Amino acid sequence: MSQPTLEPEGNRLLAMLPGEESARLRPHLEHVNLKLGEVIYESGGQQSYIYFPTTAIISLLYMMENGASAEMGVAGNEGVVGIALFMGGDTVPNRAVVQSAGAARKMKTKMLQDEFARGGTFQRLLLRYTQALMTQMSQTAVCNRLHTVEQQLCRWLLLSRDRLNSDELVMTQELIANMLGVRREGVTNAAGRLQENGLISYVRGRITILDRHGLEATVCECYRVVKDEYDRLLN
Amino acid sequence: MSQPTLEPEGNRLLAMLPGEESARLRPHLEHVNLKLGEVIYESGGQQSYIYFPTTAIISLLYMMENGASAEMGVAGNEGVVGIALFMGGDTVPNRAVVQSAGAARKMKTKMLQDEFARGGTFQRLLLRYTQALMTQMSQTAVCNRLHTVEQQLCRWLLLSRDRLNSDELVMTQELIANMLGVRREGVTNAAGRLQENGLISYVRGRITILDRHGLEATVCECYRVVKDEYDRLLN
DNA sequence: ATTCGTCTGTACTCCAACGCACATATAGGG
DNA sequence: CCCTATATGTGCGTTGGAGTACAGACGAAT
Repeated sequence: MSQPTLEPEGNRLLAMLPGEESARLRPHLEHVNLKLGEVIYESGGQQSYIYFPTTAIISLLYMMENGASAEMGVAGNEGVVGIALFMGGDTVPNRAVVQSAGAARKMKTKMLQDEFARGGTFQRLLLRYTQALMTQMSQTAVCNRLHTVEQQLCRWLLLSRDRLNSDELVMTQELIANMLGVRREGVTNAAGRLQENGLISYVRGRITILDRHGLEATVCECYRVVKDEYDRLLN
Repeated sequence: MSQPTLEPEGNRLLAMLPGEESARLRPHLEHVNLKLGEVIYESGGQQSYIYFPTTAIISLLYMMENGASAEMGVAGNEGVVGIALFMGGDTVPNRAVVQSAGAARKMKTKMLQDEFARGGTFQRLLLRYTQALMTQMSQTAVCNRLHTVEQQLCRWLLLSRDRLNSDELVMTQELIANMLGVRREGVTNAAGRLQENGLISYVRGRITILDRHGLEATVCECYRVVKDEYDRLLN
């Protein structure tokens, strides 16, 4: 387990801020540890903080009326959770859940909005990040429509891997199934095939990525599209 | 066929602008007629205009490498096409296609960006619209994962209906299938059932909505979530 | 070491949607 | 009025995933 980064710069958006803006924001960034499964935002709820993950990973989920769920996007140290707060809507009809325990910085909504309204680099970065997130969401829609559970599992593993410092994910198949909006048995099957092929190994809630290139060869194009767009927009 | 609105105010975003901003933008809005099937933006391509539909409807599609396609969102007179131009990314990995022929206003990218940077009502409206569109995209992802073709067809018909002045849609089952990312036969079956139940009628590329309430009773919750979010954010 | 809770594996049936093949129906031009 | 292109209807077999049920496997705590 790598040591959690305690500096705001553990978040790549914050790290890209120029000196002046960074100096202004830094005193308002509070450190927070997020536990696996913790719900940061509830659908439609009031949000008093925006979160900049450093080592944590946050899933954006939609909860169906019948209790089923599906992930629409994921955010790690490359991004921010609470987009609605600067987009002007205050809330979104999503739930934000900690998918991988770790640290984040949080900032009061008011401070965020004031700084956003200044229209500087901070605003520019947040908007570019939002566009990247939109690509992820829309590609999730495409992937849900057209690809197999196995391909989607690969996409999910790679997206998670890119947001961690480690090849080891703490995550049961049951939880992955909830994220992907499929049956747990479907994940068991797909994961079993990936393990047979030597791409991953797992035991009781602990998945290890053994062959990243192999995963990239198995995944659908959706992963690449999203990754390229993040690389393009967030530099 | 209703007469196309020729004033910029045929677009609801433009209509919400206060006098000063409206007066500044109005001279830079050019009228344009869009034909069915016309491609406004190509994936990753340069975009010299942003479009404000008045009577046209535009689909945002992702094109797979193998030629399959799926719709990730739709925009009509409530919105704008070309979000990337003010979000800072310049392009998106999507194609924008005219789903229903009609009119739009277009504005040069430079003018758009200058006005956006002023940070007034225009910026506020565009950002709120973007958030609504994100809800549509993410709900499309959920719907693709969890709901039947028939439910999705209802959602698609209602979203289209809400962006038209008419209960009659000019649209073949083949094209709807491309939008939804399903087989043409699947649309034939679903549409056949809806027709049996008296909700719609159609002949050769001409669909008439007979019972809007019936459609709303058949559709999944996704439609309502999206519609409520648009209503909430764009007033 | 035993126990118990949790996680994973497997074996069914069922069904929606797919892929393919082809039949039928309609509009519009010659 | 007929012909042809286009749009829609239908009937297969196949399949991926859903739903259900239960068996095994692991790990932490007593």
